[in-house]
Amino acid sequence: MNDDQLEAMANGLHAAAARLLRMARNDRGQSGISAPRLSALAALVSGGGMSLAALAAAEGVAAPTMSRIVEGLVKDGLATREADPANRRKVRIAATDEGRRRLQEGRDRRIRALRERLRRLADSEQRALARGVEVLERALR
Amino acid sequence: MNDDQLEAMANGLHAAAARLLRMARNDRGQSGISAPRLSALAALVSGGGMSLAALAAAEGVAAPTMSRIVEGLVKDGLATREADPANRRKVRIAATDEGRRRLQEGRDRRIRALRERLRRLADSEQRALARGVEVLERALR
DNA sequence: ATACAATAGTTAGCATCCCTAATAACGAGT
DNA sequence: ACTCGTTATTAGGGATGCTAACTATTGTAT
Repeated sequence: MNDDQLEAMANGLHAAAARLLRMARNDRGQSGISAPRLSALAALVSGGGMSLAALAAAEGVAAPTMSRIVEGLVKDGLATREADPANRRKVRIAATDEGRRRLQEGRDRRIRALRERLRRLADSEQRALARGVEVLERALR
Repeated sequence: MNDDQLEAMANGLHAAAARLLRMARNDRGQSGISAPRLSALAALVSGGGMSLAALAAAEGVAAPTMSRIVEGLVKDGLATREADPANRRKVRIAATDEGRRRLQEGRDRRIRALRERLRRLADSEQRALARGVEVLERALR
C-alpha cells in the first residue's frame, strides 16, 4: 500500500481508538474504579507482583503518579504493598483476590458491551475484523 | 462467529485500543496541548463553530468541564468564544486559524508515527487491517 | 571503615480534568 | 410582571499527571 493509503488507515485507526477510549471512559463510573487504577490492576494481575518502578514503566507513567495510584488500590483492598526482603528499598505490589474479582467484573462489562456491537455485524465482516485485530496486535507490539 | 470468538476479538480490540491510547497520551507532551483540549479543538474544526452544550455533548463531558477546557483554548489563542446575537444565553465557540494549524501539526505527528508502524507490515497484512478498520468504523458508529 | 554516589519510593506543590450543586443571565409563556 | 426552563459559569471536591526535593537503602571508592 502507498503512503496515502497507509495514512488513511492510520487516520481511521486513530478515530476508532478515540471512540473506544470514550466508551471505556464512560464505563468507568460503573465499576467504581477509575481507569488508571483499573489499568494498573490489570497489569498486576497479568504480570504478577512487581516493583513500583516496573509497574510505572508498564503503565507509562512517572513513579510518583504510580505511587499514588497504588496507594488508592491498597486503601480499597485491591492490592497489597510490602517491602522486598532482598532489597528493602523495593516494594512488592500485588493484586488481592478482591482486586482480581473486581477487575474481572469491570472487564467483563466492557468486553460484553463491545461484543454486542460486534454481534450485529455480518459474518464476513466479523471475520475480516478478527483478522484485522490480529494484525493490529502484531503491529503495536 | 460464536460468543467466545466474538469475546476474544473484543478482548483484543480492547487491548489494542488501550495501547493506542497510551501512545497518544505520550504524544500529548509534544504538542503542548492536552488531550482533552486537542480533542475539543478537533471537534470544533470538523464540526464548525458550536455552542458549549453541543461541544460538551460531542465530547461526552459535562458542561462545566467543557467550559474550562474552552477557557484554556481561548487563553491560548486556539479558539474564540463570543455571544450568540440571536440568543444571548448561548456562546458560539470556534477554532482560530492558529488552532487549526496546531491541531493539524499534532494530528500529523501522531498519524505519521502510526503510519510508520503500519508500513512495516506485509502487504497482505496491510490490506487485512485496512478492511478491519473499515468494519470497525461501521461497528462503532 | 568512611565517604560519596546511585537507586527506590515517597512527599510536596502545581496544573489540569472531571463531576455535582449552586448561581447568574436570558428567553418564553401566562 | 412572574414564573419556569434553558444556557453557561462559579464553587468545591476528588483524581491524575508532572517535576523537584527528600528519605532510606545499597553499592563503590578511597
